[in-house]
Amino acid sequence: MTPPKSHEHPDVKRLVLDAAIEIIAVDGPDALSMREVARRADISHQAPYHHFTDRAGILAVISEEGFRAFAAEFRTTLSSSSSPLTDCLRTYVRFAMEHKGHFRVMFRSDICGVETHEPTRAAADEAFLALLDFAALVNPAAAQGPDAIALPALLWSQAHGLATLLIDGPLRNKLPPELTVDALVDSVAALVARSMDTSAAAH
Amino acid sequence: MTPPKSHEHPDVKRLVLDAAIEIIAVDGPDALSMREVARRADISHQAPYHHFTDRAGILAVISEEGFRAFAAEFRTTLSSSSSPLTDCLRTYVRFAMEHKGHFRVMFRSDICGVETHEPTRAAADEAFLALLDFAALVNPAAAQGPDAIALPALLWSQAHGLATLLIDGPLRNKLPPELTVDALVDSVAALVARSMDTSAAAH
DNA sequence: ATGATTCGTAGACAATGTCAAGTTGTACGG
DNA sequence: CCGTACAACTTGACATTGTCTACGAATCAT
Repeated sequence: MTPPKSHEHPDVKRLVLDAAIEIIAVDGPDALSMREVARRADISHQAPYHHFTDRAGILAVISEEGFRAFAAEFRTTLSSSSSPLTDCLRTYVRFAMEHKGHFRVMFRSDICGVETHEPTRAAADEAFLALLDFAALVNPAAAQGPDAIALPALLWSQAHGLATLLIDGPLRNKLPPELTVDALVDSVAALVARSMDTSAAAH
Repeated sequence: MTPPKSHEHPDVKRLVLDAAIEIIAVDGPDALSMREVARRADISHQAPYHHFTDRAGILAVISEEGFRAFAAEFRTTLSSSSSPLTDCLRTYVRFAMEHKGHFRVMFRSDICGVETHEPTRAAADEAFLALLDFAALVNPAAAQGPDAIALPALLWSQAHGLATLLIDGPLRNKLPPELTVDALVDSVAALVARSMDTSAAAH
């Protein structure tokens, strides 16, 4: 699938994507420039238009790619962990930090084309389903009670808030230097875990 | 302070800011254009430069303004509510939705100038202090234990994640139509409240 | 009155997104 | 083997953007 031609191919599409992802990871999505991307990929300023419809098209594909990778990583953790709550929180935050270029685009429906670009929407839904499974695993009782939506929303926003505040928000500077990100995530996870125990008992 | 001249003043600075805020609220920060702002304020394309250093300067001031307004609203809720957890979560999310133009800039240190623009940093710190007070009020015991940082981080990221996922993320579309945002926030707050009770009891 | 300062305008420039038109090379049907 | 078709890519052009410089007009201190 990757090289449709038998001929040796430099895979320009991949080069363009990688250049774009790095620009976004370093300077944010606003700094993404078609021409700069083309320059880094060492192609003409119009070559990217042969692989993507326009600037938004690149962002849509990055978003799609991000959601797929995220869903995969998340499911792996989900199915192999003995303490899913902590590990999934960690996975979420770590994914955000290690794939900053993807993450900074994925959850910005104003630019990522999740409304318009069908594959992106599909990938986002895939990730959402993984999240629902996560919630069901963490607290099977609440998952089908009146909190059927509130619980995933809680877990999701907890993880997401932590990730965004650490990446682009002011949280990182507020942390005492001896406290690692993982340690913070673990502490938060521990606090959340208690609420799950209680609400499980309540049902 | 507002009109330093005795002469009748159209207050161009304010016009520019409001135009910018609306653009951001509708189309996101990427869509902010100096010239479009000037056009809407019905001034020349260079007039904004007399009130702001450059494009980033406008964003920095919007961010500052947002943090100040946020801190004020948050403190009001904090000091007048009988159930701070629910009400503060609500305030956070409602602020984000009602001041989308500000909120979309405030927590993006890559563009909001919180590192470089001193007043913005000060305003952000002000908001952070309000948040610490909130955490201390919600759970006085944990606030000085080993969770001194984890607890505010949890509350903050919970509120922040909810707000961002609702505003720019895919959460809003996932909600069943009969579930209002306030109802969701209340459910989440209720779940969080239990964890606070437990951890308070544990100490 | 005069000079300085503030607020505003107009013009120019490089850089950007994107459209339109070429150019090259590979694939394939006859 | 030739020609046609098509894909990948380049080049050129155009409107629009951010921002620099230079200029006009009003306000103020002296």
